[in-house]
Amino acid sequence: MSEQTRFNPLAADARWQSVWDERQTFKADSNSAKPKAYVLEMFPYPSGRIHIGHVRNYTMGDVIARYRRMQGCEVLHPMGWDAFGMPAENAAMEKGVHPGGWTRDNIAAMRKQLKRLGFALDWSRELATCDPDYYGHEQALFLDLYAAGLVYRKESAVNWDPVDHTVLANEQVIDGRGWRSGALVERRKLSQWFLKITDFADGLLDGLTTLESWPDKVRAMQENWIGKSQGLTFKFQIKNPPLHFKEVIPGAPTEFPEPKFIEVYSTRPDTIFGASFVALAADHPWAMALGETDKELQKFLGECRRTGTSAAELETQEKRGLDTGLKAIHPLDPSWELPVFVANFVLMEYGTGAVFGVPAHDQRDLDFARKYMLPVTRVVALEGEEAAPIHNEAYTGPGRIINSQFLDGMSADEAKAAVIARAESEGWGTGTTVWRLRDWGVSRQRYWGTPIPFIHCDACGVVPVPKDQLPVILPEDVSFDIPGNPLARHPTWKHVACPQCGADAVRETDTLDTFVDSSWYFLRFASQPSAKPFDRDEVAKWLPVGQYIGGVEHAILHLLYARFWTRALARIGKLDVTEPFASLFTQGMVTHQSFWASLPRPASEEERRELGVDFVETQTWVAPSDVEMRDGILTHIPSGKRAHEGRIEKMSKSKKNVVDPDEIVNQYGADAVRWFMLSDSPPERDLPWSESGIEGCWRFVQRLWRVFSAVEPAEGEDKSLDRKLHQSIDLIGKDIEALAFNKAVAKIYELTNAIEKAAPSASRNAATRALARLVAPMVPHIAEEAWAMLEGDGLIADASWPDVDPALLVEDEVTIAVQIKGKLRDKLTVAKGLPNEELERLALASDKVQRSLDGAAIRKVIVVPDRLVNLVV
RNA sequence: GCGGGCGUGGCGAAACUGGUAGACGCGCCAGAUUUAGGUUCUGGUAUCGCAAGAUGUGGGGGUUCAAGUCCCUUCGCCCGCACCA
Repeated sequence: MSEQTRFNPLAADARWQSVWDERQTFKADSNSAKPKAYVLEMFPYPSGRIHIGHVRNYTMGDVIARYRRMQGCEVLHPMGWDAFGMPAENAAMEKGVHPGGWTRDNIAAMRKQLKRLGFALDWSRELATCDPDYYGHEQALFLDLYAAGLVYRKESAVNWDPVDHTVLANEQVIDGRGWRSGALVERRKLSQWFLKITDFADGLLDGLTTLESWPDKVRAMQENWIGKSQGLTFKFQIKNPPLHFKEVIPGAPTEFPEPKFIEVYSTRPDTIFGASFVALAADHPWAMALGETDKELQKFLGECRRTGTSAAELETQEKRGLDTGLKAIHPLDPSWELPVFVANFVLMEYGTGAVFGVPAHDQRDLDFARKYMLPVTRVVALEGEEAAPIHNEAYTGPGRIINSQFLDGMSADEAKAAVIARAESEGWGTGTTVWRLRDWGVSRQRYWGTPIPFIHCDACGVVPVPKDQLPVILPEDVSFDIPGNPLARHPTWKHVACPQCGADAVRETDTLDTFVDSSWYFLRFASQPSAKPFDRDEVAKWLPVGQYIGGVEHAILHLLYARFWTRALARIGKLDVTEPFASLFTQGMVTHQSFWASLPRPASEEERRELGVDFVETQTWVAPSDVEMRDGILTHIPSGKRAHEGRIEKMSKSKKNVVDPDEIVNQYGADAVRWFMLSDSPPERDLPWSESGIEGCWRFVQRLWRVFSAVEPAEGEDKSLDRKLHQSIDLIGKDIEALAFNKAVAKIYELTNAIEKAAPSASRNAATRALARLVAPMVPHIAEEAWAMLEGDGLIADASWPDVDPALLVEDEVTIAVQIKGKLRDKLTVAKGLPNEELERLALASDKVQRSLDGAAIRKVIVVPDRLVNLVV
């Protein structure tokens, strides 16, 4: 191949990227009269380098964005940075750099990487959440929500690391110790800021049903997270209440519940006559109060608190309890007394922190009852099974109520309603809806986040920062040499005058959870006035986002919080939409084969002493690029040792199976990399990276170039190629709409094959020009290059998607299958639209058919026009 | 345990409302061309069989003229959640 017929991606990529840049080709115009399309991928955290997963994510979004442009839409396809967060502070502590400088350097590096991939992004709207221009508006929105009563402060228990002087997220507590300091984590009560997401629980749940273009999985996950359940909350009167709770817990009366009743919640009030005990959580106020005077109970409570809550532990943990000696009176039968236990399987965080146990119909209750010899009474049964004993499995199925006085004979639903009605009329309980969803605690005792715009005044209490004093800017002069929140110990920053009384006051030193930053960025992308967070009317032009793409790891938190903010802002009149993302797509990971080898490492002191060796062989992950086949043996090149295949899994540094986007772009060009990201695997599934795969993509890009270069003046029509072209245009468009990029890619291969095989003709030249436009969303650089060479008008980025001629979608010949009793015997190519009788006649005329029939009588003939003839013998 | 998904060649995968299983790509095999090469081109590539043909979509059963697709049953894998009352 001569140099001239070679496509040089490195030169072409840079050339077209700068043309797009200079002409601001992808700048979105809010005032355009064209139909609008908002295409968004989840913005990245600026960790330092673009990951291959980002490349896949943004390539998919880019295909959609470019395709929508070609269809004549005004496209908003922006990019920004989710720039606040812990890694920046960790870098500050480890490397002594400032979080802001570190973050901004990372943004610059990653922006450069993204630009090399040629994404059709409107960089004029770029934003970073760590910019006061962004977080200042966030503070204003937070104050608006506060004014609307959707923000409040509450004492709340947190994980406190006493060495690092900071609050830890649950994920950062490992075996009860801080992940960084290793110190035993304490439970501390701190006054924290909360957002009233529970106010929106119903809307967030109902709204899911309108999100038809969201994956079922994500909708199901959100539904579970919101966790709506309906049941009965009611009070058990306690026959023998402890006499002097007030004395037991000093100062208790204000928050202590009524000292004669224990409140429980149940979703199965229909089984109330099957109750055989009441159980309290270890953190229940009654349990704690009783523990003050009861040594044995206190010991038990301590044990409960110490056991972990991880899935594995819970699974294996035995149901245990301790009888408090209290007696609860059954609300429907005053003569019936139930023992009150403290039990390790009851959670204080859910419902009322107390339950009644119905062993016959709940597995946990049954396990518990067997252990403590409590009665097991069946109250639900299928017809004929009323007397069937309960052994070691609780019955949770359907049936009629039995052994339950006035409920007998009712269905479960009828009985539930009857019990709730009775409780409400007699005043001992109410029908209640309970949510798993909690209000969202947004306080973080961190520096690198949005300052919460409030001031604490001794006289006036908690006072919002007046809006004209926003943004509350993070001070730059902070140090990380000692643990804790630098804002809290900054010499001057937090000292301000109270906006109300002018007295000395202090700023709130907590910052907002970074999930707040990502809960409204899509609004700011759509509209960026300087005086306010966004303009309602301009946002209305773009929202909801037409296609949102990101990782499934955000299925709950980010997507739920963004939905909540949208609803909250709509409620206070700032927005017209209630659901921010009309269509959601969650893409799979990029995986790669991992390899390991047994390599020597220096022995530890102990090993040296005990084993007397200087080196120890250990299984070590090695880079795939360091592994090759030598004489049929997988070999680790640097050591010459035998290498072994590990799993194909998510790329990670520790497994040494990462590929760096920059390197592969250098080697193969942006188009080949983009093509790889779209080929083969369906986008929702994992995509295995492979060297031969990317090489194949590189070869295809070169092959495209040869096809484009082969255009020379030619005459004549090629009907079958015309047809192939128009069918391809139609199908490729549909595949892109459905995000079935792997299928679109396959169809482009087919069309390319057809063009290559065809003889020169006007049709072939037309198909080649159309091919350039069909591949333009996926491999835009070579498409521009081809467009220029083929003398297309302007940029291909501005060209329109080829029109489909419906007349050419129809074949005039079809291949029909001839079956005998459903088994394929022959294929016939015939004119389209032949009548059934003619097809039947042709089928019977086939030699192969006659041979197979071997004289057998035909009982029935089934003809599917233009498809098949099935002869039934 | 609950929820979501998946099981098709050596590999990634296609297959619209049941209607020709394996499109397309990777890999592999053979041939041609060229250069020292990973280049390019042509043909082949589910399994068994020389062939005619038979078999084949995790296993078993069913509905149907016809099943990867629908129903029942069973096995395996992946992801998420979870003592949620």
